[in-house]
Amino acid sequence: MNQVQFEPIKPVRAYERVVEQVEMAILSGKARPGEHLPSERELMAQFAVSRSTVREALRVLESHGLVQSRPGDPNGPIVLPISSVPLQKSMTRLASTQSLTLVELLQFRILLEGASAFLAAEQRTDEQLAKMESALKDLSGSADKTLTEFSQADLAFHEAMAEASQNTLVKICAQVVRGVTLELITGKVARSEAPDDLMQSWIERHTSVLDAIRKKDGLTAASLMRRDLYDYYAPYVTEEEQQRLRRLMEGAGPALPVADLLSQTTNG
Amino acid sequence: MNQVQFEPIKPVRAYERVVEQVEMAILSGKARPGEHLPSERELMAQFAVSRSTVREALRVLESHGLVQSRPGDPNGPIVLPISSVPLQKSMTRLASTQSLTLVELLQFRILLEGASAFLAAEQRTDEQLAKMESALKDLSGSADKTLTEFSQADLAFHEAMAEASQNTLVKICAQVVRGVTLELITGKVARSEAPDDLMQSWIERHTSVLDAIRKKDGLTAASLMRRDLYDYYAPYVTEEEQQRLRRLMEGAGPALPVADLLSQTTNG
DNA sequence: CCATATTTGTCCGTATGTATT
DNA sequence: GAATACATACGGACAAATATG
Repeated sequence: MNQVQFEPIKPVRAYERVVEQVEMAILSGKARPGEHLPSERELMAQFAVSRSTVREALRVLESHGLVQSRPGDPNGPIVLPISSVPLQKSMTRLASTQSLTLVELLQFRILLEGASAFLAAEQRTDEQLAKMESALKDLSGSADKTLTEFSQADLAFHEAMAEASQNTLVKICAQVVRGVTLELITGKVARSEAPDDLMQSWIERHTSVLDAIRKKDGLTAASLMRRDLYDYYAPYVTEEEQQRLRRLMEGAGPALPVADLLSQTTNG
Repeated sequence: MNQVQFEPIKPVRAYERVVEQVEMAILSGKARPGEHLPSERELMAQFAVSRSTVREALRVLESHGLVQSRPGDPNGPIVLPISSVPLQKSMTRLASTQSLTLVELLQFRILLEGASAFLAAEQRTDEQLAKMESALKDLSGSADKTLTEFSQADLAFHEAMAEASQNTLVKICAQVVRGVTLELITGKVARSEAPDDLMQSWIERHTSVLDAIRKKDGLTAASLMRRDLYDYYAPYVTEEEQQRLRRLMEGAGPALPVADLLSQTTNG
């Protein structure tokens, strides 16, 4: 019954094996960031392959953010510091195709930013707190400016918070999801309706979130952040979808009353 | 003070523009999965570039999991269904260079799978419940088999749960993080110590999670799932890191007592 | 500052094994 | 089985870019 299972042979191309070896060398630390790989001609000698093969391998490694080569550089391709950019790009690709519902996206964002606020409150350093306060100050200062400028300042605040969460994955994913949310929302709605009140209340809400973070009260910070996001984005989805969002908020942490704010957002 | 900022010019190479256009076509849905791209010769005519350039572009697209080309295929490179594999590889690369700590990964996984359990309990259909029950049955059946087989069956259960959560992002990210944790753990530890008891308790715990999902009790399902993950993985991190994990569990939802289980895991 | 050598980016041609008709 | 079109891999070539003396 338990017969040996064989796997279908798929040809391993030459450039792939070059990629493997170089990637191994980089990830294992044998080739450190800042150092240089041998030139293409030298690589083609070492691997005993043609230059085209070496080049294909280098292009793949470059697209993975591992190396970078400049024309005419006698030093050869430089090894880059490990970055999260390729991860972001992968996720953006997924998000742009996977016919992601706005609700799914908002659910995910509420989840992430709630966790981000919680972790930031619990684990922040004083320096990180200072950065968040500075970002919030900038946000207040740009209340009378363009909506795009305001959005930019808002992003900075959220990023400072994510930074303080001290969790790379939460930080990266939240950043990506913020970007995608912004794209989807600005794509769907012109969003020029009387933003002054909204901006002001947005600032006040973020201020209270920051207060909770200052007091290292993670539960409150998370709840406030989740509620802010919900209130802000709820008008963009149907009432049934709003219910889905509220469910997650309850499940993601202790619920705060949202009914009082609901009335002002649902008739938008 | 606010001076115009310019960005440094970086030369855009020919193959990059080919990648851009093809990627655009795929992500926008103009080229659907299963369909074929023009052959290399035709591409080099359409883009008015050389063969090498086309090939470099195709290798990059292939490494991103977007297309696949076989030698001798007259149909040309095939457009692949969008997959989360490249995302997983990016994350694995990050994790393999210590820029992702195991704690961050576990925090993130506890967050995601907690939300997954909650959403599955709240929004599941009967059909999805059936699949989860089937997966749990398989898990019980493979308790006496290899650890890898057991792990495989466990993955199936988690995936069925994520599927029922009806949130694509949660599903994909959870899947990726599961894969990465598995790699990291199996890479670090031989993990052959008396697994029988652990497997049995693991099955019992998952059974109670599924019970909560059956009753549509999201809060309980989430708490149980988070606790199970914590108890299972806590031995792999230091006590200080365990504290970080516990913090998130409290912040991610109503806490259940974990002290009774802690004693058995910390002395492992 | 200039000249030279080296390297990369890109192109072209060719031989070989493969998949489809 | 044969013919055709294809991808893989190789090698050579030239212009632009870079670093060094």
